[in-house]
Amino acid sequence: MPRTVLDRSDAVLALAGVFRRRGFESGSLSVIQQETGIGRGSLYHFFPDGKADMARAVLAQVRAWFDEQVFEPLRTATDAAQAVTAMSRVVEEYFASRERVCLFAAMTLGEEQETFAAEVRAYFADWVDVLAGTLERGGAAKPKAAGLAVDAVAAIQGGLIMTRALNDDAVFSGIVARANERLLAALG
Amino acid sequence: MPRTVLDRSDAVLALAGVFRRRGFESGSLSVIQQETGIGRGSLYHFFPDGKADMARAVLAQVRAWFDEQVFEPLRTATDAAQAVTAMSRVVEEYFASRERVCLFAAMTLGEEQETFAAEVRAYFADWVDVLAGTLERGGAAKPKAAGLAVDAVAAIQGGLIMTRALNDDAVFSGIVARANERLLAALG
DNA sequence: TACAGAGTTAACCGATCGGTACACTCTTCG
DNA sequence: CGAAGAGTGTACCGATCGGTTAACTCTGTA
Repeated sequence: MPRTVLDRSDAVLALAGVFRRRGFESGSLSVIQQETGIGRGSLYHFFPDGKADMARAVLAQVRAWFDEQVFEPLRTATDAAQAVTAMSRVVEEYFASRERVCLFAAMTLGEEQETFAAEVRAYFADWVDVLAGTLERGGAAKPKAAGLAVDAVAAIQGGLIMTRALNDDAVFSGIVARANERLLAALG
Repeated sequence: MPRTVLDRSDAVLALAGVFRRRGFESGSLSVIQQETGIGRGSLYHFFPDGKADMARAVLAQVRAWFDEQVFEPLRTATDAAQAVTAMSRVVEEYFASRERVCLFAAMTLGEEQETFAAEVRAYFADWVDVLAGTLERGGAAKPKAAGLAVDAVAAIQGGLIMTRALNDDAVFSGIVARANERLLAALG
């Protein structure tokens, strides 16, 4: 039997898929092993502290992706309208190819809530802050920017719920498109 | 030891609390027994088909509450603006007193997703439909009403996620208030 | 007073849970 | 070559899972 050598990041990607499909609690070691082909030995080699370690690594990977693909472009944008629209496009593509599930949002439910409360709070707070900053630089009325940013992120998260509930990808697209319009309108 | 006689609806209420706090999967029979004081025997007396039966009953109870307190008032409203604002107030109170968790939204995640897909879809589709109908009767532009309604329900659901993530009740209040404003604006 | 049935208790079941132990196969590098 | 160590497979652990059973205590009714 050939030994398939993988590294930690391969495992993180595979774990993310399982957690998105089955949830963190019900993604048991057995189904992880079965769906990813990664044995218990490898799992505990990469994640010595077990499931909590796996969840932490997956969350960190998602966070890094958003830092790079969403937050940093917003931070460094010179054209706010273009940056906001780019965010909408990137976010829509991201969730469309990832089971329409936000792992950070999933972590606000259930027992593990407290375990990752700090990471979850930071993810959403940073997203809101960086978006509000872009809006302000784009000319949005200062006191309005924060509310607009919270509403936009909430629209995205609520959109994921609605699109899963109604099992219709177009629902998410519509919600994101209209949220984007509201942001652009505030940029005058 | 005195026998504490309860009926099914007492059990449903207690179960709803557990599922909101711990999630459906991790709300094990042992913790249900511990947190509600209802023994296994009673549980299986009221819900012969086990946990799935319990979840079904809890979902039905929530659905009935929304039918009565949210959907029906919207359906029979003569003043659309007042009805929409009443919905915002009632929904905000409901979730504030229920751990800021929507059980139907929680059911769009994890394994049990498919088990309750029909109920979940009906809940959200009916909410959107009845709200869109109220907006139309209130004078909202016909093609816009559906989008406005979807956006409002998504804002509420996303608001719950954000308020849990940021652990700040004011976040939910703000999101609901601004969503309400957008609906009122569409009624001209 | 007797008895049917709702509600309850606690011991118990096999299955599965997250986690551990350890032998094993490779690759790397002296 | 040969040791070190990264990566892997598998048997196994105690704990807990959802669910079952059967004996029990009440309440309502006639």
